[in-house]
Amino acid sequence: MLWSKLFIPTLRDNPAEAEVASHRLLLRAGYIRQLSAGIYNYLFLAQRSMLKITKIVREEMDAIGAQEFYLPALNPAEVWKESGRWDVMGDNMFRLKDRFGRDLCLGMTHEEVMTSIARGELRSYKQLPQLWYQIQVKFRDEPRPKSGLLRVRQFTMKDSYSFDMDAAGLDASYEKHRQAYCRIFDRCGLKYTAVEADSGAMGGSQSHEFMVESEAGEDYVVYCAATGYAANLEKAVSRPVAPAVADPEGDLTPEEFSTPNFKTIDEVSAFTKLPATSQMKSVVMVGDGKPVLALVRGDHQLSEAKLAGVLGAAEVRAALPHEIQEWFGAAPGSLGPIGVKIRLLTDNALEGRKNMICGANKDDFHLRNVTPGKDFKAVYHDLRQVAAGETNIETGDPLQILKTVEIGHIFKLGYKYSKSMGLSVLDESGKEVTVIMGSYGIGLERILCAAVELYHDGNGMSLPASIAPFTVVVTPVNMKDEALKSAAETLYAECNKAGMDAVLDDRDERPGVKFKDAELVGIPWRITVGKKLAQGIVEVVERRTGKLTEVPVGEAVEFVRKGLLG
RNA sequence: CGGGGCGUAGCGAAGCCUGGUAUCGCGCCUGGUUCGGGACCAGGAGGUCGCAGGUUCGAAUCCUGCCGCCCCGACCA
Repeated sequence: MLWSKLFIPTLRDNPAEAEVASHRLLLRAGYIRQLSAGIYNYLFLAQRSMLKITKIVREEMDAIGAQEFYLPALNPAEVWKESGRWDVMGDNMFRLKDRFGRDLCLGMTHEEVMTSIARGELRSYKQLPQLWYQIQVKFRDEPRPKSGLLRVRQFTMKDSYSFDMDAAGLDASYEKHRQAYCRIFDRCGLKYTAVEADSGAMGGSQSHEFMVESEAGEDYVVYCAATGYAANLEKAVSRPVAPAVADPEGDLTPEEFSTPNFKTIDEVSAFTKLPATSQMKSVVMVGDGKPVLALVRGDHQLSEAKLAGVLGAAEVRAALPHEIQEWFGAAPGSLGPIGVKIRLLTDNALEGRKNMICGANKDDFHLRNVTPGKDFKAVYHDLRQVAAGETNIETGDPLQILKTVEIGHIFKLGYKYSKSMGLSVLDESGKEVTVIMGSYGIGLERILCAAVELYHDGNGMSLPASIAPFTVVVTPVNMKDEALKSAAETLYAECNKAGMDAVLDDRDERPGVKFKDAELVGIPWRITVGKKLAQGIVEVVERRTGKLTEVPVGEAVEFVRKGLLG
């Protein structure tokens, strides 16, 4: 293609509203333009990259035997009401009414519609397993769209769904997806980690997220370099650091003491001259409307995701001040486990501890010498969020906490949708069996964003060749010089003939402008046709490294071709 | 939804406090000179100053309301 004919509106200045690198560069390099908050126009370059990403995804899905569908984005309310998610999705779902007043919504995901197809058509175990997928637009009314294309209200997803007879079948479908996802992200040139993810309260048995490390991310991953252990912070486990001071010995009895205006863990620490690890922190939560007191060590933080998992609750929130007053007869800052009537859960890190400090459920008083299991009934669970400085629970190796972007998620759904929507088939013996399902998603724009986040520098982005809008740009430094012009045209034609995705920068611009634009847009290779052409030499420049090689004209295309092969 | 910031030409900004005909850089158009890292000279086009009210002889500037965008938090199947 000829650059002079293309619409590539690059900007000299950084757009004021863009803070994260991918947002800033996609705007500046002329890939995208914003239409509204969380709604973007994909211009020529973005669409070209998206098509390449789509192609890779499609090839790898097809390779595991998945069949491509295309489902409507416009969904009737009925299927969503059947699964219960018409209500669960709340304000995140875009809803509308048709001219007759019937409820419709824009699809956020397609478990319901896929399941409705399956239950209408699948009758026999002989038809299973099935792997169905689509590449389609999704709509989510995000409370706060942000970071360019990273969190938006409309985006493209590859979503697939597996239907199997039993857990072993689901395991196989899941594993196929895990491998396909690795191939997809490898081919897109991303550095990523597959991490254990929270499968939520609704019965899913296993789930992995594919994460790319990035400052622009919103998820935290706990990673152990020594063992390869990796898990979402919501799910991760660790060995806590030992208490800073040993517990007092002996079989002591709880004893009240006055702590006027000392409410926080730190204040009580300062007052008692004992570290936070000697205290028990009481966190009052409400899970699906029911109160619960979660007890964790003073220096630890409650994980709401883990608590929700233990409770089997869909929604967990902090208790309100008046609720706490009613249930405890005291205000936050003086709460404790002794004598409480509501459900009580205790974190594993408190097991075996004794003679600790906690609130007395009486304003401005605390208790010392409180022993879990003796002074109150302790039901132990893992409720604690992993913190920096902790170590691998198995091996004691150091753990890191990384900020990441989620680009894919695979999920063993189990029977949630097949049960609620009545999807079953007959087995060999003629018995009706509920089908077991999995669902698997990739956010396609996030692949592009993650690539920009990973590969950019002060001059712009530096995309992997597999997803860059062009793989090579041929740049004559002066279009008025007939020799340079015709040599460049020849090189460009040869690139095309060699199957490369080439663009000829035939604009009547000074070389600096062309170099800057090519680097901003992130084209992996550039062939510069300049003065040395007289000696039969052109320059080949690799965007990622900036490495410049002088090559005889006749060998330039082959040089780039080899470079593209890596 | 809570907190903060911002809306002036395609992009980036100044002007606003202290009211008096709309300013700068880049980009764009025309002509010329240039041509290896965002050229130079000359001429030019482009703005209901987010919207609506109000105050005033006069509002980008002061007041009120609304809308939009960004960031932090809450939320995130």
